Amino acid sequence: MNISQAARQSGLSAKTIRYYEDIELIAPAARSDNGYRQYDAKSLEELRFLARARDVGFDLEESRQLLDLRRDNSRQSRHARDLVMEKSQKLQTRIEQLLSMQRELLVMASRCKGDEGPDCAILEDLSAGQAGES
Amino acid sequence: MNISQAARQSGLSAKTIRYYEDIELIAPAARSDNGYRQYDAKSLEELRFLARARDVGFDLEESRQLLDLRRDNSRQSRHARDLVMEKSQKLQTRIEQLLSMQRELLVMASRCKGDEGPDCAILEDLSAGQAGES
DNA sequence: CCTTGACCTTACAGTTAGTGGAAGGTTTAG
DNA sequence: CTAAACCTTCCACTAACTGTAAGGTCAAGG
Repeated sequence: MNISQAARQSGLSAKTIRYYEDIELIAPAARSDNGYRQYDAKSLEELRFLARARDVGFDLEESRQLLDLRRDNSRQSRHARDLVMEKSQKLQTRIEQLLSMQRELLVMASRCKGDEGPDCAILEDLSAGQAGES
Repeated sequence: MNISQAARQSGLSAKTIRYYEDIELIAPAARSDNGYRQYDAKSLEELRFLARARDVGFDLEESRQLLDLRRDNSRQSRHARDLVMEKSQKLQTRIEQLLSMQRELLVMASRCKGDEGPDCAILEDLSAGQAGES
């Protein structure tokens, strides 16, 4: 299977697959006589795994750890669970940050008339506001 | 006022202030005889404004637009309001994405025993999962 | 045989919003 | 005289790719 096939079947782009090979996240693909990269069922599985890990929020370093775990037959499922719970915590923190920003935006917007005139509570709030420690 | 003073009073780092000047987000600072950048109350206000805009989630391009509005005496407050509401929408979308990821993580974690053995529902879920369209 | 289009290859630049560090000039205190 | 604490510019690095250029390969159609 050529790279564009592998891309379609994994949900990654061909560019991304080459990039993952470049940074040694996956092993160098086999090559056919013309130099084209070849993918089999096994490598495709890893590509799908990575696509899915990225999808649920893991960054590349974390995805690498997860993939290492998947490859390791003497793994302990506890390690995978730890990675997932830690990520969930990070997401939680980030979500709370975003919610707090959004609340501030909505408060500002509610105080702004939003008409043709120059008086604007938003601009005032942004000027006056104490540096946030959010 | 020198740059580190301006940094302390605005909540930005000195590095960041120089960077903002570099990308022409703010006007080049006045210089004293020795070549040091000088900041007055007016420029400090703009720095604080930028710090606060970034704080509530605007990226640099959006912050630039907001700053332009603040500088424009014939502005219409409607424009500021539009920017804020649009940003709030974007945050909403992002928050929902993160929540959806987190839900998936928690489902996976709940299905994983998390013990010393290699059997792991998380690894299986990541392998099997259909490419998410979240 | 030739061309066209769809593949594939590598390599380099650009994106965001800065941060880190090097190499060197200035100012102030002791 | 020297050390600390400023300041300057410039270059490299981060994450996770994407875009583009220049060129090689392959299958179909005229």
